[in-house]
Amino acid sequence: MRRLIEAKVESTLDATLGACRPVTTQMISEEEAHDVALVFHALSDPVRLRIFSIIAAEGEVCSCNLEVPVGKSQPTVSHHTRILAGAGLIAREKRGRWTYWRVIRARLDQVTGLLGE
Amino acid sequence: MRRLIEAKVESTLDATLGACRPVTTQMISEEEAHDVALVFHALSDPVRLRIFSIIAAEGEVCSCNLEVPVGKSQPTVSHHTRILAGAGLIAREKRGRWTYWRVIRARLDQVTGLLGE
DNA sequence: GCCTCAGATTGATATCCATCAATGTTAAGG
DNA sequence: CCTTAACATTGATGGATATCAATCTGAGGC
Repeated sequence: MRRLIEAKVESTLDATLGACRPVTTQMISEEEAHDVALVFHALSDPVRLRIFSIIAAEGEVCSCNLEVPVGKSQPTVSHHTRILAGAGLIAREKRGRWTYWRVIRARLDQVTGLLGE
Repeated sequence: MRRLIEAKVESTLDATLGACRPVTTQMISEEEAHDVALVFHALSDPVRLRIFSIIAAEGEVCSCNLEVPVGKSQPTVSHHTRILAGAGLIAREKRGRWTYWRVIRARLDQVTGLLGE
């Protein structure tokens, strides 16, 4: 996947008199934009950010231990973990009656790699 | 600002029998979560991602050169640049009748610093 | 089999958001 | 001033979303 932030190499040298020069750089494709937007959208909600930060910090957390810290109902927490998982940011593992979550580091690295280095 | 992703140092050693241990790590604050969510929300739309990638790649772009590449109307482009600017990701500079945009690298670095290293 | 509990799903609701037509604003050129 | 051109703002609208009560599902324990 291309870098999202990438300095342009060849600077167009037309004089730029009385008008601004048009864009010449190839931009991110629409499919790529959709995939990346999926990840950012998953992280664009304060509650999901807090859930994600807990999972990342703890290494492994079960859903039952998320409701209290974030102060949301069980269906709401389930809704948010579902979105985070759909974006490929966390992975579910069922053990007995409990559902454990952990972050998928590779997906995170993919996004940070897109933004900068 | 604290790191969003931070491995826990002290692993709680209670036996975890028949139940999952509760969360012990301090999570990201609500105000912090709101600020970070603001940035991610700005990047959570495919159109905004494309606009942002163009600005980042060109170094400097005026609004009039954004409508065609992203295929949206002038008010829509204005709406999106406003949101990106509100998140602190791009900065406006007016020269004559034109509005030029450039990315604010510091804000971007702040986000990447939060995610990984 | 039955009860209990963790969590997923559904339905309803209030809010937010992306989009664009229409209009307002501001700066340059005459 | 008057016109034109570049943006911003407003209003309207269709679609997405965050939230939770209620309900369904599935795994243990008895």
